[in-house]
Amino acid sequence: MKAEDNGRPRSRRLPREVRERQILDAAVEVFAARGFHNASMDEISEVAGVSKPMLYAYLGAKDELFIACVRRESTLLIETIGGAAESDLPPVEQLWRALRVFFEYVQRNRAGWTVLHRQTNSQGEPNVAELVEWRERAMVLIAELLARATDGSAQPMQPQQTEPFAAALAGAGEALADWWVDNPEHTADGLAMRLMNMVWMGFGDLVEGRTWTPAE
Amino acid sequence: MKAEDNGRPRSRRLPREVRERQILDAAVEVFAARGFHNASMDEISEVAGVSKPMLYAYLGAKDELFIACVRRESTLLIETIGGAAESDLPPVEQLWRALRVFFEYVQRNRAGWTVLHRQTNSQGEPNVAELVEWRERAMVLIAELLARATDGSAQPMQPQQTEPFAAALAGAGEALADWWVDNPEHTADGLAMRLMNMVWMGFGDLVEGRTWTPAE
Amino acid sequence: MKAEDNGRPRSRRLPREVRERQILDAAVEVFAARGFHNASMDEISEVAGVSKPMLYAYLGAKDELFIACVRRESTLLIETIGGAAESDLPPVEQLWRALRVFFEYVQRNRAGWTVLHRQTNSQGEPNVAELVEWRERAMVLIAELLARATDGSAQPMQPQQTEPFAAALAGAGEALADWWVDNPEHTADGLAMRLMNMVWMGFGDLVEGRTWTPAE
Amino acid sequence: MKAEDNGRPRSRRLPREVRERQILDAAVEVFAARGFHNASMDEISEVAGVSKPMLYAYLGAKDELFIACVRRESTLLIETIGGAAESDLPPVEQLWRALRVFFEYVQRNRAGWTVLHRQTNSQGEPNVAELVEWRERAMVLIAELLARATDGSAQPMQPQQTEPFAAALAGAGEALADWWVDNPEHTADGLAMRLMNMVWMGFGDLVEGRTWTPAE
DNA sequence: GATGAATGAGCATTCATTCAT
DNA sequence: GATGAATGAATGCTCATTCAT
Repeated sequence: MKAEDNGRPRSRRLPREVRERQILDAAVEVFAARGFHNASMDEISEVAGVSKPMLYAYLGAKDELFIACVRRESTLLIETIGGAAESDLPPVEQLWRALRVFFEYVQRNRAGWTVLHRQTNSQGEPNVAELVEWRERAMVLIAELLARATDGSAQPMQPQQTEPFAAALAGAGEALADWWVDNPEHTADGLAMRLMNMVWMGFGDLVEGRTWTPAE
Repeated sequence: MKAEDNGRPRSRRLPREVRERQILDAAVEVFAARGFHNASMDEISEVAGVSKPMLYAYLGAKDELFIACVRRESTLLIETIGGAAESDLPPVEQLWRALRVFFEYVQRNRAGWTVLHRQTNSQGEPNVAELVEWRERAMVLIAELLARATDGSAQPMQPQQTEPFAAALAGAGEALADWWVDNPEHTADGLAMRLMNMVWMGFGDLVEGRTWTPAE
Repeated sequence: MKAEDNGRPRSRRLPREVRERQILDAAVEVFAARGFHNASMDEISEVAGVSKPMLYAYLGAKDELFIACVRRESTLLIETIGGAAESDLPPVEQLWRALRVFFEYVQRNRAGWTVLHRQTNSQGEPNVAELVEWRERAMVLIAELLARATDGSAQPMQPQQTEPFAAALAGAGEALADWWVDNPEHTADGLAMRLMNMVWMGFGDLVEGRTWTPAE
Repeated sequence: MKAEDNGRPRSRRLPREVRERQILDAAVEVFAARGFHNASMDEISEVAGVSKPMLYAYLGAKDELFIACVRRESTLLIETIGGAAESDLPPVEQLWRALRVFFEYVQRNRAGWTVLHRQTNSQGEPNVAELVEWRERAMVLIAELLARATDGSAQPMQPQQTEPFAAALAGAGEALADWWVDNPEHTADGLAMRLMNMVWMGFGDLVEGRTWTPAE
């Protein structure tokens, strides 16, 4: 209970902004480690070095706190990726950069990513409307990217048609990010490259008319 | 409380076996809808048309009940897929069949799949050791399948090298299954085919030496 | 669950009397081992080799079953002691015989005694009115015995005056019976004798006017 | 739910120490009145004028709360008696003082004594290791006291030999304390004196060689 | 601004007890 | 006569949340 129990000095009377950050950091950490339900406000406040009433004063109820976490992390991720994939580059290049910074982001911010990722496939956690929304927007962007990449090919596609590919791509990316945890010897670049090679090339084949069909 | 509140007649005095099934069905349904923590034993018993003590008598505590659900569903899935992919077929064919029955399974048993899928990426739920184990074994199988498919190609690979691809493939499949919920107009076959075309073809390119590399 | 799990054959269709005895034996055993509250009807029925509905049919609810146990054991004890201490013997002799058969009874029927003894000092267990009553009657008898023993002494006493001595004597007896459990090398006779020597002699001194008084 | 429902003002925001005492007092009262199993945490919290979570926060689960009660009461009793029987007094005197303060303690703290006493002969309640230990130590002390008292007599004894007498003496004391409840007209001094007269004198006779033996 | 102290409300679990066969 | 199957009702415990200082 003494000041420095968790390495963070429990200094008093900090400006609101800083306190809020401290709390969010702690919350992300705990939510990532325990999951939404098993994370207790007690533990969060302890890790944050702040009393519970402060938690509530600054970031509201548990749901709201969780949403704030998700929001912060998703914003960060969006901006990171958005910054990398400038829209005047060719589609391939955009995709490549997006994947690369995605893996870099995950590497740099494992806890944040865990919270984001888990929130995505979970009925039990509070619904972060924006996140769902954003996720869909991201899908649409990827789908459009893929669609635009088919322009001038033998088999041009509408974004609507590329949607399932976008979903699959995103899923593959997330799965790789998960797999990475247990195989840390790989680099962000290496993983992004593998993904490009598998998905992008396959997709390219498809639009060029080289398709696979079952034997019968 | 009337007999048919949930469409299932609340018949009394059934043999143990039947009751157990009823309960598991209800539990899977509720766990899928609410997630482990938000599912209350009360609701499960209500949906099952059985009093709580029966729940405990037949399937034990909440954790155990959940594990029983996961175990039943995973066994079902494993057997379904295992039955489809006979090992004397060529790798491609095996993969194709596995994917197809996977999507069919998901379609037929959405709730069960939800429970399985969520359990996979979740810290908060009870750990089903076997499931983790099984998931790993499945990965290995896929990785081996992919490796075997590279035999005689320009770029033969060891299972160890195909592992990330296996992970990506599985992730893509799961993501597609999820995406399907909101886009039910697609068929199991259609999704399996898309996945094959994207992943398999890309992987084929790779082993044939047609790779993608960044511009710089 | 097979027939002979506890050494008692689970024979069917026994005369009521026998069944009842079986059940009481089991109940006493379990109540003694676990105490009233921790004894579960399930365990009793199992030990008795009888299904629960039979338990209820024969001996009623848990309270009633417990009371039946206490009643049987107390009756047995009373008769045993009563038979030993014929009232035409001199008081000393009566007391001596009573104590001796008491210890013998305890030795022969440890479980029954445990149930009786515990019931005596316990708020939580169902009140067996008769037992309380009987206990009081026993006290009165002892008190009268002691009183009668003072006839013709220097300090004759009324039963009312000897009551506390009776209580103390009974308590000493029970405590010795308890202590016996951990010191089984002693014999019933030995313990009875010790008690006589301590209590009877002291009491004798008292009525003869040889009293102890504090120094100040 | 108004403030004074049980005569104790439900004052809010007391220092931890005070609340803990309040709770222990209530718990002892309820445990004494109902026995361990029939005492519900609800009732204890109500009597204590505190919500259940406080119970748990301050004193832990039901077992632990019970143990805390036993521990507090036994410590008090031990200290009380220990303080009275200074070891440089002659054995008789020590015994006399111990008995006297014992009865005084029981009179002053009936509920506490009930809890202690019941815990002693009960299978169902949580085992308070220390208490068992202490009880044994107390026995040993009494046995030694008795043994020391035989020094220089016709029949000197080893503590081991006086043990059963110690057990009997303790039992007699406890029984008298119980009997007192229904016969409150007696005083602590009176009871202690009676006990001394009965037990001490009888014991004295014994060591002097004046023994009782059965007729036959 | 900051917190120790406090609680309402919900949930898992377990019995004693009784039908329906 | 005998029982497997079933439940109402209680109880221990915990957690998000908020006063009073």
